[in-house]
Amino acid sequence: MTEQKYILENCKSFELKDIFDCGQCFRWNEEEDKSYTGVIKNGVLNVRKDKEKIIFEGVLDKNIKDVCESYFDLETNYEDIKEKLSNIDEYLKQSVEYGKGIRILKQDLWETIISFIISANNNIPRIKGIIERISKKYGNKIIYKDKEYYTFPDMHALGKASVQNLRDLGLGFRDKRVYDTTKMFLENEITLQELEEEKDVKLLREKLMSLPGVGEKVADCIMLFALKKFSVFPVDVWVRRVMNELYIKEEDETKVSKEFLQQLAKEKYKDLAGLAQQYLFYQRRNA
DNA sequence: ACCCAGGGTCGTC
DNA sequence: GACGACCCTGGG
Repeated sequence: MTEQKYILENCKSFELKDIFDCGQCFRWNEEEDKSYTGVIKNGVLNVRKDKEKIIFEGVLDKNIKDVCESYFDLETNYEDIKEKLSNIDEYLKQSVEYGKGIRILKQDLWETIISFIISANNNIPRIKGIIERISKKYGNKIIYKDKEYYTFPDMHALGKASVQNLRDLGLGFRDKRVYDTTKMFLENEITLQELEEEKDVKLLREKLMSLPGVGEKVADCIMLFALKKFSVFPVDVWVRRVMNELYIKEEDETKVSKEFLQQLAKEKYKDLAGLAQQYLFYQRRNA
């Protein structure tokens, strides 16, 4: 664990607030100086902007430049993506403008699976609290600038938690789902590697949905936020709301089926549906 | 005080 | 394929 620094210049489409506050991640918090600090993998990272420079600092067990390039999806040209999406229609153009600094993070697969199982019928402040308590109890402590941080526990560490332990941390009815999913990985009924390597989105989705607590929506979020599958279109209450308001105008939005929304998204947004979803979600939820 | 909704999933009919 | 139950908490 060494303290490292990496400075990125001339990076377009990179706004801290947009990236960390658009609902894709749960472990980043804003500091008083407007920078953000988060725990990723086995380290702590702080990110700040100084004019056009983006400054990454932290303690990591791997090279900070490599970590950032992967985690912040720096190889992807978001200017191109935003251009394409903006040309689809005026609504999306506005959403893209609102969330112009968004990047889809490539987050740790294990942590993303558990985090989104916890997200089911839950709200973001509570989700963050639960993940924080899980990390504090079962993760490893890291000190960075005199503050304590806790890594998200790997499956072996989390496997030490009983259903009751999880209930005590406030997971509610999601306790058994997290417990059973962890058990499936520990017993090698499914492996992270086979999920990472599965190229076929449909098959990947099926494999993810074999996990307790992973339905369609959670599977899509995992694929989008950990496996860079930009074509999937997670349908939650917010996306259903905004899609209905923009294109369908049904009186009762809950009557609009998920299949219909996904078909519509596929027609309109094609292989960039996941990104479109994120811009729409972010604007509708915040504005 | 009371009610409602929240990045849904699951079991049952 | 539709429908209700489900832990818990912040905000109206």
